[in-house]
Amino acid sequence: MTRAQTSDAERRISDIRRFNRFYTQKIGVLQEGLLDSAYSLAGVRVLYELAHWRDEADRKATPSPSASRLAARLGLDEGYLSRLLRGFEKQQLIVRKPSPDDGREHILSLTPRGRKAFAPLELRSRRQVAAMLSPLSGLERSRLACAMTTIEQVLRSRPATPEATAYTLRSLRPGDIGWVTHRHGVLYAEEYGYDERFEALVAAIAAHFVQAFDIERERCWIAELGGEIVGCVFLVSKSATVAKLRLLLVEPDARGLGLGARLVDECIAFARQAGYRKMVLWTQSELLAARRIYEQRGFRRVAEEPHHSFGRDLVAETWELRLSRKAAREDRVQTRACK
Amino acid sequence: MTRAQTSDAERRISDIRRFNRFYTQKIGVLQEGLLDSAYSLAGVRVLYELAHWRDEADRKATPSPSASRLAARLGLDEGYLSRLLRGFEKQQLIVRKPSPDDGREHILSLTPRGRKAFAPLELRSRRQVAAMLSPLSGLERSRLACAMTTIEQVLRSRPATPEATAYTLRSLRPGDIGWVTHRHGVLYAEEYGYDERFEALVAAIAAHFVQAFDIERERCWIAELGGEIVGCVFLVSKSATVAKLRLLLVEPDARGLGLGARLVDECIAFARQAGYRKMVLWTQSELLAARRIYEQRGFRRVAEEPHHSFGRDLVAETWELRLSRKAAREDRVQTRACK
DNA sequence: GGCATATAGTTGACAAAAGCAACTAAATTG
DNA sequence: CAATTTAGTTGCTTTTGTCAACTATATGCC
Repeated sequence: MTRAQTSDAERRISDIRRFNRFYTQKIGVLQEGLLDSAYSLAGVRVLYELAHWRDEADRKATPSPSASRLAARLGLDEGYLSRLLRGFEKQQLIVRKPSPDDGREHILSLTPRGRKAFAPLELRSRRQVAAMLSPLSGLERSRLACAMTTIEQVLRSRPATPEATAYTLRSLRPGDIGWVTHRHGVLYAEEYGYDERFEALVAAIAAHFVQAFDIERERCWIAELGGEIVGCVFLVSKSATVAKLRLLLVEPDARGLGLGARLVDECIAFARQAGYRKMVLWTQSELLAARRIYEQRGFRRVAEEPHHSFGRDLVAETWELRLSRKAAREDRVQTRACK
Repeated sequence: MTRAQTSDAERRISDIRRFNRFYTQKIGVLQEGLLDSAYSLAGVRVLYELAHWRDEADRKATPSPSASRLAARLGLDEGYLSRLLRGFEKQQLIVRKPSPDDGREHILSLTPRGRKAFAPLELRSRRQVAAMLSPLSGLERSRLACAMTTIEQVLRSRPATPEATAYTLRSLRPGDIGWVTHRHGVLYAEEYGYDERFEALVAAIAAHFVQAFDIERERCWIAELGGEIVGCVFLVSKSATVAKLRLLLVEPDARGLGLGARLVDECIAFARQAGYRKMVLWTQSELLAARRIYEQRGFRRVAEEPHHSFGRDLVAETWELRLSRKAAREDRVQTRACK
């Protein structure tokens, strides 16, 4: 396990380095086009930064452009930059005015003349990107744009740790039924070799949930993390006193955060509040991770039955949890003891 | 329309340029770490290329490393590179041996000593990437890796035009039912404001397709383009003589390729071959693009009925197509005339 | 075969870019 | 208010990159 993870991480690092190498070249080609302008590459980058200083994700947090901030952002030597800026100032492409807050600092901005001088470069750069896009189909373009946005999002959010593990739960939206079905289909096929009949069963269950929805006594939770769905669970009414937990799923990438347990806990809490006296669920013996969660919550296995479904020989299990006041107290104690 | 498209393309170009700027900085930071080695950045890049020359997607197509190929790939001046290489040769980090095919060319390779000298740099670079990844969650890492792969795939496939518009049709696989449901749910919500009850209906239809599948008389087609699903259609048996077309969908990014028409044509051909005498379908009046396809194939609208479903006021339409021999010939003529 | 032209690679001269360290002036810390 | 930090400048140096001229082999074409 540890070994597999290591080599997995290693492979991922290699992939990223390969991408960096690839994209370095790509950027190099795109920048070549700017090379026969009157300005050096560093000069163009400086003008670019000044022209686009505020095009960031968090405009407000971005302070005004000063020489040192520019140097830091572009990774340029301050001395070198100082000279570049003086050159631009002489050509009247930029102005430096003393910062009101800090006497050492000078705020940089393009003059109208600077803007005008930069415009053709800007145009050329846009043309180059357009040329790069031109052989691509609409689908490829949108895949590209989407992938770039993802990378930027992921790498920009520096203090990722807090929200990286902070999932949110929400109720159903259009697209979710399909997502739940799709991911069940894909993951159970990959991990356990179930065929498409399993996915069809999931689709039927999910469809029925919406079509026969009882808002007072039924509910589903969709877990999101970083804007993506990473888990779900459904609670449906089986009879006046019995609730059924269905379609519990946690994405592999989001496992280990206690999300599965949290989803089951939500179900139990809702079932209690809705007045059910018992909760049941149907699962397969080989789904060990899920089973552990059910055990910890006080579910008991009350039946098991071999069957052949979804192209596999399986052992189905029925688990149940009593929700009476007394049992509730017991459960809570047990839950605490486990944690 | 044209205007909207233009500004849309413009926005996409801006996004890509912003990403380039962002990633240039990112790469710059990663490369800084290599700077205090005994070699210049260009030198490190040369060693890197030689060490990883064959790590490409298409190993076989990649010719052996020569000075000019290296220069082209790294965007270095040949003269400059020549000197760098001579330096490395003096340090016995690389060897040059005459190419057997071309007397002008020399094939470059790292010596064991060169490999050894490069190893710590390699390690440092890997560490840096690992550090970049470390604050990320598992989900974020896999999103990142996936996005990078996408970008590389899309931008590497230079001769994109042939296969970019060459979709392939295939039959059902695990995950497809969910995809079909998901995309119906999302697209109809976005484009027509249908709520999740529509998606549930789709899920039920798709589930039923699998669960009551008649291999002789029913079928579905999943269209893929560039490794992604971009459309689907289902043909099911309504009675011994009547087939029903269901769940026709084409992704927005893949529209305009005639995919919708192709999918419907596949259905018609299969229905004929399976011996149906009539084909019917149920649609909504506002789905104009689909309607056009049905009309062109000779479908006739035989009924319409206002109803309130999926949170909208709609007009349902029933269309049908006779599949008798005679009609078949007529259809074919009509189809040709339309194209 | 043989001439014209293209390509792989090298070299020298030169210019531009980048880095370093010492410096001034304003701000911040304690 | 002295000590330290930070923003920015300047002189000097090294490194990096460019250009054009050059050799040697290869290729295309009559």
